[in-house]
Amino acid sequence: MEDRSCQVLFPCSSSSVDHGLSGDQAQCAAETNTSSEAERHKGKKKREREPRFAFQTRSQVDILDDGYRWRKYGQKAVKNNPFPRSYYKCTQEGCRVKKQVQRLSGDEQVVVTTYQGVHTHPVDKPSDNFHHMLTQMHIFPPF
DNA sequence: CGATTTTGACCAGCGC
DNA sequence: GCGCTGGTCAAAATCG
Repeated sequence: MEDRSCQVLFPCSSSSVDHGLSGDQAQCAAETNTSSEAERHKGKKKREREPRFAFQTRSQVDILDDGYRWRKYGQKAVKNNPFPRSYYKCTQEGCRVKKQVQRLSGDEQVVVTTYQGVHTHPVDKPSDNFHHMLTQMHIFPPF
């Protein structure tokens, strides 16, 4: 299904690209965005800081099979990106993990996958090195 | 028949 | 206050 040539370029690090990668940068910026969050930390519902993990892979298919079941719940086109961004949700009951997938503008071979939340259940499909790689890369930045 | 995808509309947050 | 962008939901359509 998916290519095994999925190589991680870099985790959610500081993107130095201003134009063309506004989407990716926006994701990272949202995590470090403290101005609005710190301002609203009182009164309303507190926004739980769900860990975000973004990485890029080189694959010909948008949907990377990580062993989990995902249900697509939306698709929006981002600015400066000819390719639309897809929104997926884990179908596991109780597992409110979300995932976003989008391609890089200009480089359709590069797919940016952003995971939001943590899986509380094991993989539904074993024997998958991809998931193993993800688990190994479970990074939770101190935001 | 059920689960999932698809597309449009709606809403919220931020910038100006 | 309005407009823009991004994110989510919902109903219909489609696939298996």
